[in-house]
Amino acid sequence: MAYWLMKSEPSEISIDDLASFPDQTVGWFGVRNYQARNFMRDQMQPGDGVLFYHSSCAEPGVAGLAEVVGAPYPDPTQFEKGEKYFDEKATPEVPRWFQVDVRLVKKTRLLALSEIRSNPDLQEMRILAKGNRLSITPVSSFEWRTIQKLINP
DNA sequence: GCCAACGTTGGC
DNA sequence: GCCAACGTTGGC
Repeated sequence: MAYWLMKSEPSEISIDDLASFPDQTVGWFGVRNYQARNFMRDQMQPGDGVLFYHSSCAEPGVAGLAEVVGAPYPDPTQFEKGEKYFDEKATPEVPRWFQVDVRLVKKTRLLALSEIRSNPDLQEMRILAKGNRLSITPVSSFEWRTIQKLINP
């Protein structure tokens, strides 16, 4: 059982969008960074905990809890010619990009980035590291438990 | 809109 | 394999 923080721009997919999807599940398409891809392809397991994080918005922070469901599979958007996420070097036989499905567990209060930054127990989070841009980062079980206490009434 | 930081690309 | 140029991320 591992834990992850996954960034999504709410202008693309917000926590409320996720809540409205069938099975409250979304395929995590569009990742085009090898390190983030490797986390999904090689390390994620069904049942892993996910912090759903809103980035590039007015109030960045953790907006809800989710979980990994199912096994990784090729990101279909890499084959969509002319579309944003098309990759001409990817083929169905040799796909380059992978995704997992992520299901909402519950929407929470917003745990703002500023609150994460000011919490002594969360200083080691990758999200706070200078220059960090990875859209998927591991979260320690201690950090996960700390955050549960902060967001659960 | 700014800009620091980082990843990728491509010429050599 | 090096590295300059370029594009992207994401908080502010």
